[in-house]
Amino acid sequence: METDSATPEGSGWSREIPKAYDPATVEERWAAAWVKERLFEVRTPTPAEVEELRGAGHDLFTILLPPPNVTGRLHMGHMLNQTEMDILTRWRRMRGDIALWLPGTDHAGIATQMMVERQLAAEGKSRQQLGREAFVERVWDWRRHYGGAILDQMKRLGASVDWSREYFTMDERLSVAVREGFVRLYEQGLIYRGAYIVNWCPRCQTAISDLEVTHEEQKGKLWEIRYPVIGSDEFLTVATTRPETMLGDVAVAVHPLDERYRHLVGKRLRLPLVGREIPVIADEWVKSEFGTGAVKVTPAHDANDFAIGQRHKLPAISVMDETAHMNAEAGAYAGLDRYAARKKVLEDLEAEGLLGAVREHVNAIGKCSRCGTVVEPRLSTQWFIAVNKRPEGAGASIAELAIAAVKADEAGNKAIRFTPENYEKIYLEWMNNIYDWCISRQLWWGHRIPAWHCAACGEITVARQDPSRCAHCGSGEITQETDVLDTWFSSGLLPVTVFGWPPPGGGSTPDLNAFYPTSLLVTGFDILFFWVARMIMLGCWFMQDVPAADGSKRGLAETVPFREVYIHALVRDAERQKMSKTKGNVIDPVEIVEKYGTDAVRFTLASMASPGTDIAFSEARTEGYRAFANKIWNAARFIFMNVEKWLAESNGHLTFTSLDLSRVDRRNTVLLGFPANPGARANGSADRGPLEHRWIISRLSGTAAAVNGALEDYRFDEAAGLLYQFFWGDFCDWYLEIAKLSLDSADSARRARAMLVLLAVFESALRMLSPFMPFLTEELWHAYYQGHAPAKSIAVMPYPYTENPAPGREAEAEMELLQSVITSVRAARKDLGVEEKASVPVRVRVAGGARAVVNDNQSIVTRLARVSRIDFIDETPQGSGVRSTPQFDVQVVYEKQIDVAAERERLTKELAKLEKVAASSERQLGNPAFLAKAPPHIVEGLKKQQSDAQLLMDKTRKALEELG
RNA sequence: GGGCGGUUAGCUCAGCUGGUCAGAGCGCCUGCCUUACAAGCAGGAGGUCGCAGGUUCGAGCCCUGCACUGCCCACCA
Repeated sequence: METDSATPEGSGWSREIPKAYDPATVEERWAAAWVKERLFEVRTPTPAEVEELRGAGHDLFTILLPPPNVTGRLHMGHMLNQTEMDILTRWRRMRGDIALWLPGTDHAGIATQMMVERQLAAEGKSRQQLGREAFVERVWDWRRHYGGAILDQMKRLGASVDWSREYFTMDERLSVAVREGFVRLYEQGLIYRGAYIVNWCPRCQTAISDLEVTHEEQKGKLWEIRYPVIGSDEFLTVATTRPETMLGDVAVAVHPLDERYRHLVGKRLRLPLVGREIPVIADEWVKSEFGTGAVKVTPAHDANDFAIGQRHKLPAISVMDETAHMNAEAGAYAGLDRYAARKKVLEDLEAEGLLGAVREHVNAIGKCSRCGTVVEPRLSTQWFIAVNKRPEGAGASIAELAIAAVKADEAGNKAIRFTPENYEKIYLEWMNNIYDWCISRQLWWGHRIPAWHCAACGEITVARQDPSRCAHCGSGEITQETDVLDTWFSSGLLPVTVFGWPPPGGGSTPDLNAFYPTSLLVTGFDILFFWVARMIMLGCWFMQDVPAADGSKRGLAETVPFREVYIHALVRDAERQKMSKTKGNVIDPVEIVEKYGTDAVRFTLASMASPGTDIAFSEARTEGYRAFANKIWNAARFIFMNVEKWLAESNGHLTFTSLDLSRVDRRNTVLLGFPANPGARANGSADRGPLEHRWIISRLSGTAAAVNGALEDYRFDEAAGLLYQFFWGDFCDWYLEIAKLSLDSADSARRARAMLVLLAVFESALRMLSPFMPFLTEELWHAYYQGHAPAKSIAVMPYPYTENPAPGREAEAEMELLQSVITSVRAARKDLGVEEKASVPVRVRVAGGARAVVNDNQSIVTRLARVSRIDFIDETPQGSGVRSTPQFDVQVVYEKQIDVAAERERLTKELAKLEKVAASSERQLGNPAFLAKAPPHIVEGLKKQQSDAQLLMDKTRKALEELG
């Protein structure tokens, strides 16, 4: 491409751009620039400013990034999540909202601790050797060095987040807030400590919540063990899947109505191998039909047994330690691993002849979701949140609030709306059956529980400031609780803590006033309960006491952490397999991005993000969207080339770069700085201008309306499809090709007009595509304005939008007719085997207004279908090379032998299709019930379809006859 | 055990409140290096919408059952 000298001063249209789009350099440059320019940082608006914003029809759009683990590496799920959030945030920002996207990372207690422990292990060390303090310091070191790499990846992917507000869940500020949250709940009597049976991971050596246990069906065995009845020859046979726990048995339970065992209730048994005497008890929980109908009761090692134990006031005997090895209570088995103990117990029972039948048995076994170790139910002292307890004076429990926040009230209003809606049900189902939340973890990395145990009186002191004495007896012999909090406790508080909760000195904070509740949460269903539910519980609970911006008490709808929740799909591999490291099928987004470009990957994810189904990520799709990016790039090249040419010839200049953004009406931003109909003649005549111009502007505004609508509904796939179709299908395939006629024309006014429309539509299309393909559009947008851009970035330009979309229905209908004529001619040429390059005369039979349309736009047909001459005729053309539609017949005149057989086959198929259509419409039209009940427009439509089919069938039959 | 999804062209998926919706991309076939783009252009082939009933004037779309498949929840040892 020629450059420089010939170009008028300051036009800057000379940018030389390569033939193929190369994402790498472009992306890196802009990613860095956006961060450097602090483009997406948001200053907290004052209440007055918020008022003004809303008055102008805009709003705040606040969205919290689900904080990735500090240890995290970006995976496809993140990328999908971030793409969706970025599209929405960029879109809202361009629409004129204050759009704040807040990033941060989660300390992720157990995950991070594991990571560092593994590293230590590689050095032959353990955390125990280091000691708590040194270990925690080591984790901090680790985080300083490697933590947050995932956020750097986000930067590279151009996520439009406010980096100035980045947080880490163990930041000083957030730690204070977490502590405040804990203390308040404790003071309200909603946190308690006690010995209960919890899920224990023997590898992680900590309690984990129910949610952190994954159940897996596994083939196991059901062993029957015979317990001798004391003072009788009888045996009571129990069935168990876990024989080793029998060492901790304290009873055997049967159903009170079970005739088989009624006589044994109250009797005592001799516990084999141990010798302990244990009672036979009756409990309705026992299912007589399962196993032998008698169940051994081991309160310290099974949740059900624990409950039975409580009911019957039985002792609980732990026979294992925290590593799932047998302890001293297990006597001879002490020191054995649980599975070794099982083996030995079975052998010994066998030897004593106490082992009964052994059956195959499938049961669901709980595993630690973190490390896969089989979870051991374990009796231990933990901290819990009483989610169902209603403190004195409070109107509701935490769970009740969290239910009310999602459930529709009598008027049908919901404080939080889920998309897709069915997650509401899943959420409510869970919340309605929720148990107390175990929040203590026996880890070192995390928020240490702010409780101190007194050695003197044994009481607990919970305090905001580290106490020096026991609050109960004044003793100085106090030590802090060693447990830390479940990582979800702190992340559950994020929607309030990131905005400065707790407000110093009561009241509220400017950030809470402006940004709370946030607008939307975008996340996967895998953390629906872990995180989403916890945020709702804690947000609703704590924000009850924070006044609204105007000082009034918050209603439920103002206490929720977000107004909407959009749950997206999971990204799977091309074979729909869940991606996992162990399977080795993880698709690394960074690799894919390097290969195809960020924009192409974003577009792929957006276009595949349809609600309800998981995404089977397909590289083939990405390849297609890389081609799309290249298409846009080359359309730009074409336009730039022509602008340059035009400028050089006309020595003119483009004035639209003087666009004054402060005066732009964001409710009508489809064409920025261009006349509403740039296709019209400048002389003020009534002529609306050439069809193609009117058409493409209509398509543009129609697409803009549809894209905005799709985004309102989180239909990223639809929006992406619309944009793709518009840019490639309408703009490139048709409009650009037609515009070439004008651009090649000697008529400079005609050229100028085409140039104007081309530029206007292209610029709008870039803005419309920008949230989806931020890099490519940014690059081209700057190239477009060449130093005279009205803003620093396309990202702050108005999004194509109009409050009153007025599609040019007429122009679209006319254009569709032309397209149909052109396509028919092309197809007929193919039938005849006309060489690509040859121009051929065509005969067209078309009546009425349609004839005028074709006549007025002859040049378009001749150019796009390579036609040398158009003759209008009044009769249906006979002979070969004919194509017919209900509106017209067209014949390509060309004397070449046609492939009679192929033509006959085509026509026969065509006829069969038509006959099917005709038959079905005839059947319906012949049905009086249909005519009576179907709405008129359906009947009319069918009649037209019927007569069209009839018409074409006649023609096709005739054509077949001619073929002989 | 309970609940929720999915089953539409060879592949990956759209198809919004039942009627102009049987569609897209990739792949495949044919012809073109037409001066924006071969990561392209043009023209095609390809589906009894998982199966069986039902509701309706009319059913991928609603109902029932079944089959296959994926997922979530769950204290039957």
